[in-house]
Amino acid sequence: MPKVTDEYRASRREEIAAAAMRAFHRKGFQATSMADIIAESGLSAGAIYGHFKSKNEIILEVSTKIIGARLGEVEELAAREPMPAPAQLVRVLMGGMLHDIGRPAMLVQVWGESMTDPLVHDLANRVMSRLRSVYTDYIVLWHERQNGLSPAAARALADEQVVLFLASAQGFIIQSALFDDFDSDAFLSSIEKYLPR
Amino acid sequence: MPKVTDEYRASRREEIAAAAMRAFHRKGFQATSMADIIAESGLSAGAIYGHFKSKNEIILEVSTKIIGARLGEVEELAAREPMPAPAQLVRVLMGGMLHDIGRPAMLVQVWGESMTDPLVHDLANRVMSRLRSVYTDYIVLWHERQNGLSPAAARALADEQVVLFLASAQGFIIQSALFDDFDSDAFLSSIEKYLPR
DNA sequence: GTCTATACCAGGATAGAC
DNA sequence: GTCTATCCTGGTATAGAC
Repeated sequence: MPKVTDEYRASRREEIAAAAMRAFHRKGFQATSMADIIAESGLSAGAIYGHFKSKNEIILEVSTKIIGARLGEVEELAAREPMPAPAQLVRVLMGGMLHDIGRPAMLVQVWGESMTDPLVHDLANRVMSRLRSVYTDYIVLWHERQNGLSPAAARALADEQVVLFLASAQGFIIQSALFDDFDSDAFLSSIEKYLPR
Repeated sequence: MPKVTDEYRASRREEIAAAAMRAFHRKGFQATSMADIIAESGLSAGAIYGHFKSKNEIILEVSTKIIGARLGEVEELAAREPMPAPAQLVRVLMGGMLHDIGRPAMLVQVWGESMTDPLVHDLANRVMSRLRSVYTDYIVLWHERQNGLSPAAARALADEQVVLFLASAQGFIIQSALFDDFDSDAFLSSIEKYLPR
C-alpha cells in the first residue's frame, strides 16, 4: 500500500523540482520567489509545502541534481582516451552549467547567500568539496598517465594544483557575471595556455 | 554661508560611513540592516536618511573608499624596485581587503547582490573593471622591465594574462568563503608557483 | 537636522476548508 | 493532497513633531 503513494510523492517532488529549475533558469535562485515556483508548477502553495519543507529544500534538491550531472561529466572525461588536459575541464564544467541553469553566473547568488544562511553554506561547501575531490582525482590520473609520475607524486602535485583549476572556474563565473564585455573564449584559451599541464 | 554647512554635512557623511564600515566589518554588506547602522552610528533613521538616499548609497560610498585603497597599493608596488611579480599582487590585495573589511569573503555578497540589483551591478562592474585596468598596467610594466618586452608585446601579453590573475583573487575569495578548511598560504604559494612570470 | 513612530512592502510559510 | 486566504516577520524608507 505505501508503494503507490511513495511513487506518487516522488513524481510530485520531481515535477515541482523541474518547475523550480525552469524558474531558476530564468531568474536565478534568490530572485525566484515561491510565488514564481508556484505559478510555474501550476500548483498551489499548500501543495508545494506538502512536498518540500522550505524554499531552501527545493534549492538543495535542484542543486544536487545539477552538481551530480557535472561530476558525471568529469568521470566520463577521465575514461576517455586520450584524456583532455585538466584545464579543459573548466570549459566542460561551464558548458554543462550553461545548459542546466542558463547562466553559470547565477551560482554567484548561491555563494552570496551562503555567507548568511548556514544551510546554504553547508550545501555550497559540500558541493565545492566534492568537485574539488573529483577534480583532484582527475589531475592525479592525468599526471600518472601523461607525465608518468608515481601515484604519490601525482597526488602531491594534484593537491597543490587543484585550487588553481577551481579558481579558474570560479573566476570564469565571477567575471562572466560582472564584466559586461566578458569574453568567454579569450578566458578559456588563456586558462588552457597558462595553467600547468 | 554654505561653507560651514557643507563642511558639516561632509563630516556627518563621513561619520555615518565610518559607522557603516564598522557594521559591515562585522556582518557583511547584505546582512547588515539599516537598524544596525543606525545603532552603530548612535544616530537615528531620520538623521541618516538626511545624508544618504538609501542603504545602497552607503554601500557605494564605503566600497569606493575600499577599492580606492587597493588601487593605491598596487600603484605603490609598481613604483617599488624591484617590483614584485604580478602573482604577488594577489597576496597584497587580499591582505588589504582583510584589513579593511575583516573577511574578503564578504565581497561575495556584493557580487551575489549584483545579479539582481542593477545599481550594485553597475558598482561592481566599475570596481572590477578599474582593478583589471590597473592590474593590466602593472603586468605591462613587469614584462617591459623584467622580461625586456616591447610595450606593444607587453600589452598584448598582459591583456591575455590579466584574467588569470583576477581569477586567482576571485578564487581566493570564493574558496575562503566556502571551504571551512581553506588554507590561505597553500593557495597563495600555489598561485605564485604556477602563474606566468 | 534630528528625533520617534510608523507606514509599507516583499516574501516565506501556515491554517483550515474541501 | 490540494486549495484559498491570510498571517507574520524582517526590513527599508518616510511623516511629522521638535
